[in-house]
Amino acid sequence: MPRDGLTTDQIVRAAIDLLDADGLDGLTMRGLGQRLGCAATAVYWHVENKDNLVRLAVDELWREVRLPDLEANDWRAAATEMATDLHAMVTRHPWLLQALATHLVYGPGKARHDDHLFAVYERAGFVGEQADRAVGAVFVFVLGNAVGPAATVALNRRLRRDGGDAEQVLGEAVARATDLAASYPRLSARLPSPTDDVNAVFAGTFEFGLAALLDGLQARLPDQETAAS
Amino acid sequence: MPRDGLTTDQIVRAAIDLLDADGLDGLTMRGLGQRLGCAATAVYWHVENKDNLVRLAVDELWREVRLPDLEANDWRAAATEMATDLHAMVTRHPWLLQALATHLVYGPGKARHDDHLFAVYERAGFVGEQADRAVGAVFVFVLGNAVGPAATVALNRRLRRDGGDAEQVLGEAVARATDLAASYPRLSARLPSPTDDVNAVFAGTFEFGLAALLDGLQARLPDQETAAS
DNA sequence: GACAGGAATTGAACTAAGTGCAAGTCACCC
DNA sequence: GGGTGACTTGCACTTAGTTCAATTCCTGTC
Repeated sequence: MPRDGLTTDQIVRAAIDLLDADGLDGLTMRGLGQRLGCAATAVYWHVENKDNLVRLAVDELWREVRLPDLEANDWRAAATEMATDLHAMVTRHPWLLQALATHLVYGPGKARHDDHLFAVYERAGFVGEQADRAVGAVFVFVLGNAVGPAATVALNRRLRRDGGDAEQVLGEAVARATDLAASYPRLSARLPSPTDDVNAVFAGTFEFGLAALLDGLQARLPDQETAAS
Repeated sequence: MPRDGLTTDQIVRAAIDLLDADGLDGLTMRGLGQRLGCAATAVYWHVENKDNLVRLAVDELWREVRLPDLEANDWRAAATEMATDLHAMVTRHPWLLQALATHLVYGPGKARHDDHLFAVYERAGFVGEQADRAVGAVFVFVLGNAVGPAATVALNRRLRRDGGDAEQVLGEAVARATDLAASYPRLSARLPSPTDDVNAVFAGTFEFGLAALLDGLQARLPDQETAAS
């Protein structure tokens, strides 16, 4: 049992690793202790409880996200970059979606990110409530895109825990879907073959939707002519 | 203990009530039994396990959603109606977001709904992959909008469970946010007053974002060569 | 160099929750 | 009225968050 060296930072980083692998329920204090080479309860000296640990982990994620240079780009490029970076982050850490849906989290990391978001959209010409709504719309769109990845993580966790062959389980799911889609020709035409990556269905949705959403927002700018360049 | 009358349907309905009140973690088999006036384990005769119960509950929700008449409306009105109805449903049952993020769910209810969605977007002129992406983009946007309501439910659950004054907890959260926003003028200007409804921040975001997104999608219709490229 | 005191860690134990199991209970049919 | 099968129950096992008293380690002080 290595004595010293257990820091809050280490704990948060290990927690993020476990969360990435198995989602919000996959993080257990005992598992965390095992990974850190200490007793599960040792963590409680550094962190109040699991909820707060998750809060810390969430805020750590926000810190990871790059903020684009506001001077160098037009708002559209900056907004796209921020949304894309955020999407990459949430895809890598889909438990963030679960965390935001179950914890009231507002830490310094998110404040920093939010401020930059508002800067981009205000520079575009959005003012007041409209800026709030534009920022909010893009934000929830990005978050919604994490539902698929989160489900994939949850599925993998189930497979790892209950044993069971991934191929077989997925095959059965596809078979069930095929069965369900039988009465709907539009769905039958879209069924993924069992060899496909399940996530392939979602590929491209984000880029396509983001571009469309930003187009629509841009068209709603109070002063369109000056913003177009 | 009333003997007969325990049906799967009753169980699912009671489960939905509990889920609405307290979210995914708020549904416990013991609590469900108590509500139904039977032992917790009685449920297991009708339902394989909690996971499957959630699956049944999810599919029941899909069945609730109305499907607009395709003949009567143009695609834009139909798409708006479907998204709005879906939004209303997810807002009423925010645990659906959690369920979709942790369970692979594809039941008859969702198949029915998806088919209608594709019908609307194909009628608009979207074809193939583009239809998939348009449908997917709107869908994840609607889901993302449920994060706020889900967090609110989780907060209320915490308050109810741990005791504690809602006013006070919210007041502290606002105070913390104010503190965090101190270094960011854009955020300070947007702080909700403690008397505001927290959800008021999100009000309007959905309608605004949906209209913008549909505008953007419409501009991407294959037969529309009007938009600058 | 011994030691006091605080920092950090540990194992045992309590609680809540999902669930398997074997025994019990009821309704209905011969 | 007794058997059969559908349904229900209490008990107990397991996992997980958390508390707590006890223990160990480090550090500064005499």
